Amino acid sequence: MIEDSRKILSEHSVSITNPRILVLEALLEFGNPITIDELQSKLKGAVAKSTLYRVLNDLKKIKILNEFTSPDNSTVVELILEDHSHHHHLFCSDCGEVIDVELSEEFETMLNKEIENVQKKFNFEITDHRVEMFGLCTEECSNCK
Amino acid sequence: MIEDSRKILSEHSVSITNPRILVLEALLEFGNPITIDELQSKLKGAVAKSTLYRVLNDLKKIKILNEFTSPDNSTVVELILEDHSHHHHLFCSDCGEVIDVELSEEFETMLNKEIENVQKKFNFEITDHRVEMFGLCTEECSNCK
DNA sequence: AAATAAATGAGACTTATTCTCATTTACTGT
DNA sequence: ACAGTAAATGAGAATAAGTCTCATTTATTT
Repeated sequence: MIEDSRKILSEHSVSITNPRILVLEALLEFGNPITIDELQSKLKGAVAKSTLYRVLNDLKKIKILNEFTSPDNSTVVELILEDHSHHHHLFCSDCGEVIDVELSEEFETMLNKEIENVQKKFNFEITDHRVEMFGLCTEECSNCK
Repeated sequence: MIEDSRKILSEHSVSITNPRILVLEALLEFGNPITIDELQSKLKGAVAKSTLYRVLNDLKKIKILNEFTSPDNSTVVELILEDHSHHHHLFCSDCGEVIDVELSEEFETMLNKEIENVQKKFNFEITDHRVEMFGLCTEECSNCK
């Protein structure tokens, strides 16, 4: 995992430092979208708060980190790995879990057509989009038991 | 507009107070999603900051206000009126404008099917969803000129 | 291994949102 | 219309997420 982290950093010509490795490792290990709070507690104080935010900004700058706000207003962060294809998010309003969801090809194709239309209609250049779903996890969610 | 505001409040059995009327009027008049900053400046100090937030929370509680976070992390708020049908949002990353967008029936039908599948797959009860698009407005946006 | 630029830690600072509490306002029954 | 009561408000203090400062440490280049 350390080697993965080093590799990621050097591939993006970002200097390899301890805090960056620790943050990347934590993100890689968790493997799912994670709130900054959770990330902080996984790091157990090993990285200063200011540094954590700086590292996250660095990762955003090199486009390997996605950041969004969950319905309960906490900031959620997620690594974008090469093998991690286009996907969307499902939020549990109860436990706060965020799950990656892939939707069907046909759906994505249709969504792209819709986006085309919106671009024309509003004279916009649309660069990105996001589908979010909210609800309650039932039996299977480990957090809500 | 005052009468609309009073009506909205009484229909939801919420007591009719000046700050609530002022906030509703501002939202009705603007007619589009608006940041809290903009809303505050429209109110020109007529409503105390703490009261503004309380009123917004009241409106959320009675489900006539939608709140979300724009890509530049400002909080955006929008009235949900009866005649205001299901729609999504288009954000300009340059000027911060938020535009309501309706997508085609076929798309929504297909999205609902996808949601059905996600519900089954993850054993979730999905209660809501949202499609967000990000980009840059070109000629037509009044804010970006 | 030295020189230099970049990154870090610690804590101050900023700013959005919530909270507290004394005062005011809206609603109820008479 | 009026008094009584509960709810809402204003003003500013408190909280908390995120940024900034600056002196020190670390990574990288030579």
